[in-house]
Amino acid sequence: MKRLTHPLAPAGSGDTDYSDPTFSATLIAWQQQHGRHTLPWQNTRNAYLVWLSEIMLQQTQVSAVLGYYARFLERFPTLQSLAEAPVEDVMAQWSGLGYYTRARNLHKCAQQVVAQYGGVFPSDPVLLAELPGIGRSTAAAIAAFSSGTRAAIMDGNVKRVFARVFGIDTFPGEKKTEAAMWRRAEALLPEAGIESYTQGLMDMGATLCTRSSPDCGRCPMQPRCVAHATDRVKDLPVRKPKKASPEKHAVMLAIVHGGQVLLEQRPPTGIWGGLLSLPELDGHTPAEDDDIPPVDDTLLLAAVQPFGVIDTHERLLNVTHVFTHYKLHIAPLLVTLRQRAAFAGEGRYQWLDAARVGDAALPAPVKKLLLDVLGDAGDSQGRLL
DNA sequence: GATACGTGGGT
DNA sequence: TACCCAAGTAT
Repeated sequence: MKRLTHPLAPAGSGDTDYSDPTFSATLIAWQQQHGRHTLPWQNTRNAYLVWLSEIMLQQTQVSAVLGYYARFLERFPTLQSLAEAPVEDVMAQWSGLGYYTRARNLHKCAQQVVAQYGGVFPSDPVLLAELPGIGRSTAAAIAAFSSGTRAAIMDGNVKRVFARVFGIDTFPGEKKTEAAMWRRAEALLPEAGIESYTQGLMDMGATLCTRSSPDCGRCPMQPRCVAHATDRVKDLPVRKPKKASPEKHAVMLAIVHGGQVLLEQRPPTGIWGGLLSLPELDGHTPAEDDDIPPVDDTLLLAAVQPFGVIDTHERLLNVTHVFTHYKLHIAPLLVTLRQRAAFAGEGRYQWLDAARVGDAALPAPVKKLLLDVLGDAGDSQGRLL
């Protein structure tokens, strides 16, 4: 029987010796020859640039980040400029990227680094992980790339690569499995070359060991890959157990007047937290199916009354937005006012110029909806402008 | 441990 | 089409 624990490993804890210097050596050599070296956030040890990229890349693919990263740095070139900016500006730059808590935490984190560390990110991953929006894995990535600190990351790439190379056939989201993966990740860290190693894990996962149709023929780990040897590449990592996702409905009011549209700031927590959006008509219970019934005139009148006197109102085509965890059916209602109520734009409501919709801190489907409606109306008939 | 949190792309 | 999921973190 093969010995599973190292003779010198601490007894009683069930520790398994996962160390294997050939793993990191293989990976580093591959990364240096075949990995990515020209991404916008590479070839720098500027912690601000590294940190920003790591936050944007959380649960987000490189291709989706590239444009945002460039625009964000144009607007906030330094940590100080970000820390001093109004959070609204940060949200506007983030609009469309998703997971908006990241943007709020990004702003908070910038201010905290300025206040606590004089504007210099710590190099210790433990300290980094105490900052808002930075967890254990992101802390390790920032530390590795910005200061060469030896620390282990654990992202989707690592989980996929590990699951296949080591034939881990339990769900990585499971506590026990994930803990074992962390132990493995720590044990496999190289003595030197942490940057190439860390980047190599990400590059392998993103360019070779992809979810579907991985390129095993070019993989440096193929000779040691358990999944490949046992023909289970397609089955690993074990899929997340799926559960039914609910469907929700919302009637959104696009109230327009004088070339402007009325927006409401959403609460800081919950879906689209802190973003601007269209006011919603509540008390409007949808039917069992996806149908959203005709809007009750009394309800509409009461909702719009604080903002002015209705000229026309018109139901627009429904929009369905699919989230990871539920489906949202949006019934947009275009309301034009013939007279706007005296309204200073205080509180959570504000009027926004139609021309500025594209740059506002709006959820992606709401921005698209508004651009479609205002654009069409403005261009062809000008009735909203 | 389970759940909430976006969006876009792949199959 | 419907489903999966990608450089995770916070609660």
